[in-house]
Amino acid sequence: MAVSERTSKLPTHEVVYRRIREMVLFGELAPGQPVTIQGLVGDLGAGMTPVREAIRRLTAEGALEFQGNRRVCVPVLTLSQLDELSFARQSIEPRLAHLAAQRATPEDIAHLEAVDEALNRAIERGDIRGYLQHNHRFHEDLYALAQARILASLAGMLLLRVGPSLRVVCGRFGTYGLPDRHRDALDAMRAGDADGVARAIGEDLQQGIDQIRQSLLAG
Amino acid sequence: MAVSERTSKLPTHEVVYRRIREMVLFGELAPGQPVTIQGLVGDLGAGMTPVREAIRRLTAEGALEFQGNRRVCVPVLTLSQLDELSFARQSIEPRLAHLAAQRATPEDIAHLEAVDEALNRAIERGDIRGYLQHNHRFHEDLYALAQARILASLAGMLLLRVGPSLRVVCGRFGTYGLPDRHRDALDAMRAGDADGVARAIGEDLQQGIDQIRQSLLAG
DNA sequence: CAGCGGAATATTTGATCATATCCTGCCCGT
DNA sequence: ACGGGCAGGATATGATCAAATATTCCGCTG
Repeated sequence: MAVSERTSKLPTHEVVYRRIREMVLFGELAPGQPVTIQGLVGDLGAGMTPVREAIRRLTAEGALEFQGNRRVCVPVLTLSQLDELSFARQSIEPRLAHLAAQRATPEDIAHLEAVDEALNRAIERGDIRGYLQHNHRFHEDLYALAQARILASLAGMLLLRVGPSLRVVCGRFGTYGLPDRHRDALDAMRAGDADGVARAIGEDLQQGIDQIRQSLLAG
Repeated sequence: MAVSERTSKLPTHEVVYRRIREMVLFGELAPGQPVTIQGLVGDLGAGMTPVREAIRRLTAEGALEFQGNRRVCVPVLTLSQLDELSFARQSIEPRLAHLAAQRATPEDIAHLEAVDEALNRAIERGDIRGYLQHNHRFHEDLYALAQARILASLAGMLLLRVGPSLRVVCGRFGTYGLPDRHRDALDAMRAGDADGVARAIGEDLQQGIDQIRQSLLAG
């Protein structure tokens, strides 16, 4: 009941936004795939106005891209864009991790460990979607601890831009060799070593970016 | 005629978006001021849908902010948010300046010098709006040279968040003591010293941030 | 009797939809 | 290959519904 209360309270455009965001993040929409308003209206059973607003919002965040002639699609990353994203993420996210480490309570750490365990189980299961979900969740919850809304929103946007490509990588190579410096980050966090947390997160990101780079170079 | 052609070709929501963006950037909308859809519909003479879309977009970019109960206003910066912005800008914009310096042709530099001169004239004139316009133009055009769309869009968003407060500072202290490391940046650019350009831009940003910080502390 | 608090109402504003209009790209005929 | 029509989809409007705030009015208390 609580759920339906929440969904009934959330405006449609917000629900639609989250749904499309997930579609982008978890590969229901692949890079390069065109996105039509009417298609989404049909699939999601919503009116045009909320769908339009959600698309505008996602376009502003870089999750979708105008294709010139008022057509919209999921962006395809180029190598140089991947470099931009690598730089931006390395600039922002370790800082967020550092701030988060300074504020984390033992309960926060325990929660993150639970998420990371679920993530590992998904990897063992070969469950790509589960991996992606828990991975995003881990970073999102970690960054939320930093209490830095602006930086966190930047991180969210960067994630949205990387998401589809990460999904493609997983589809290609499975869940083998995926980045997982989370253990290191959690250990450092328990030890109160904020710099160590930042470093671990930086390495985690780098692994993901490198996987995508290899995938781009190969394909 | 070229202008009206362009405006007639641009979709209404795009026109509205740019207009509101300017209103935010140049202080027609002050921090804290509520923004109503119907008010804008009246002021801009557009329909609700384009206005709605523009507001969503600007909200996603951080230029506007949800006020909880589905109301929207221009965000008021706190000191800690200013720190976040300072960090983010110092991370992103010097890099953009560095990339731009590497690609700039003599014509590009001449163009930037022209913008900077116009900026200086505006300062001497005490023309706040002119100063802001040319300052934004300078940074925008500089970053465009970097050919790094993602980083440039991040810089644009950060600018949108700082804009209103910068405007308030100008209104309070006039155009005296405003940041201007542009000359240093241009000199370094002519000398092919990309690191120097990055440094100058970093100092330029810092001056602006410091002005805002003092303004916040004072009042 | 004046002032206060709170409930009911009025008004303003936001959300959504159905519909009309306009572009764009494609296809076909020449 | 070129140009005009056709179809699909995007844009934009105004009406309608719902929610939140502001206002008013009444009864209560000091």
